[in-house]
Amino acid sequence: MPLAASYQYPANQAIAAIFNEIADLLEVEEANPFRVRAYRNAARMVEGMTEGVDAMLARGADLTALPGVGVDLSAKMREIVETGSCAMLTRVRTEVPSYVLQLLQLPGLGPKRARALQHELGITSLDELARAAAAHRIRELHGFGARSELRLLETLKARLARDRRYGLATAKPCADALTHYLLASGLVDQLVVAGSYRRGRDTVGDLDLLITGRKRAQIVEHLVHYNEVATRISAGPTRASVVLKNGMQVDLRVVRPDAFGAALVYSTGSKAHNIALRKLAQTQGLKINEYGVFRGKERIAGQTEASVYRAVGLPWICPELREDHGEIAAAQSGLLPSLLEQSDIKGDLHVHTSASDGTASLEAMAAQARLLGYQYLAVTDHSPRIAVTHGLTADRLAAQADAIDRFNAEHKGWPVLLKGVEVDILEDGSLDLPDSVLGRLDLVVGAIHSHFSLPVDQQTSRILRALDHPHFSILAHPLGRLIGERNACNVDLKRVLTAIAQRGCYVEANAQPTRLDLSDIGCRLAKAEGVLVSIASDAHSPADLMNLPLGVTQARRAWLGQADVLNAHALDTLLPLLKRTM
DNA sequence: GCCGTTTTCGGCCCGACTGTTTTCAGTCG
Repeated sequence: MPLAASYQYPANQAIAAIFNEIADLLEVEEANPFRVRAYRNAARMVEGMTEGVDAMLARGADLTALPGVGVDLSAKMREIVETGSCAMLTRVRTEVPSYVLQLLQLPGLGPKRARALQHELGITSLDELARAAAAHRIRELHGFGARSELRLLETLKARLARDRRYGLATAKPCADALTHYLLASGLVDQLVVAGSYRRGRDTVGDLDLLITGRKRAQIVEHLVHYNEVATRISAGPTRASVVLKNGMQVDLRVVRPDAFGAALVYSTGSKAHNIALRKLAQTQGLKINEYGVFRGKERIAGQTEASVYRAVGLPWICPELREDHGEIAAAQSGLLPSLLEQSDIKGDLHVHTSASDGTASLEAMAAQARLLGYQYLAVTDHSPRIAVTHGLTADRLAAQADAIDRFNAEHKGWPVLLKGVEVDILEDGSLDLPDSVLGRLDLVVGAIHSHFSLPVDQQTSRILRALDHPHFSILAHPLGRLIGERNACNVDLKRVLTAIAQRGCYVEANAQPTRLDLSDIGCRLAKAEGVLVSIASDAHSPADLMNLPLGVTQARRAWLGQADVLNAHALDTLLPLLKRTM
């Protein structure tokens, strides 16, 4: 299941999907490539927006003000919002059969060759393609040969999909193991996992490795022989692509040390950021590629990333910001944000103990928080409704609160334990514990754990009603998504955040690797609405507390600074913030 | 299809690898 970045804006998702399909179809028709690109650019831009296009239209906004959107595309966007479809798409669909799009999904098949297969051999399905390949009919086509035919067969057999993305929980162990393998070869001087992994995106499509080392061909060879490699896609003297046994693609590039910075900019992306950077260079009579910055034939920068940015008059831009979301303009005018650092985090406001579904005692969790240098740790075990978590009844919660008071009294100099709960928001928006019980706590974290597929109006009012409870503090994992498993629930996040701001409440950026909820886009919206974000590990064990930096990364991608984050506050300023204003 | 302190027309980021080809088109990142 591909995860669109716009998961919380169904209208934007629909527009992006339609624009991307139109682009695919136009490409098969051999339309002007720049026209194709216009559709793809607009699709990508729409996915990264922090507002639904439907909401923009409702407030009368001018869509042509959006970058890459002119009169034509704005009209199509409006059409898609109003009708759910687009006449242009319907038209090109009749001109290009749907199975050609299926062919396009196969690695190695682009518009030209997909079209040839359809036209010359009358291929109308992947099954027919497999049969034609087995009968050696493909190799007879102009532009194809025995090798292309064999590769198509292998691809079909492996059912390789091209647009899969993986959560960081999958990608990180994979990247760590591969890094270890390559470093152990002794051939590698420098190694960076670049790409969306380095930019800290919540999901990554592949791993982009950038390496320096003297024996370049040997390094490529070493990767190809990694025992987790399932398929070799390509391998030249300086770069290679392979697919691992778990399906993840790895692209490796080996460069000379004096070009490392330029190559790192290139490999880190994003593509949109690189294009914007290269356009800026052009206006200054310069050219940027992965080998450096050039004025004519003269190379004027490239050893470090900073030298590349400096050559076009910019300060270094940190990877999390490189999404062409205004960072280049900000850098030009000296307005790059001062981003949140992990060291700004003063505590964690969402953790579990063995009293509910955690694995460790209060003491063990506190000890780990102490090692991390935290000032405070909020204990937020589950409420009774979710039976599998052994949630706390009112009586057990009161007993835990007493235990926390005793712990704090006996552990001076340790992180202060805050009395909290993760209370279930029931289907009708009421809470799973009475207000009288919640009133004794330092904070109340509320979350939905069931009925994820309510219609958007119902889901939104459910959460708004929960926020009306007088002791509600923080809305945890607001969208309920599990990366690769469960889509975000359909909720009007902007309305929810507006309500949160009015009530003096907060929203959580849950740092569990499978959740990352809110992720970057949601955090940007929270900042725009003036809502402080609680970056929380939702730890169920001491080790889980160390997941919090994943949330910090999402916050940085959203341009958040120390002032935007609830748990970047010291204990003495945090406590007053947790008192509801209304 | 978008865009504009050269421009409302004529540009649009840049290069590696593959396979089939005798000099390069197609695909990909």
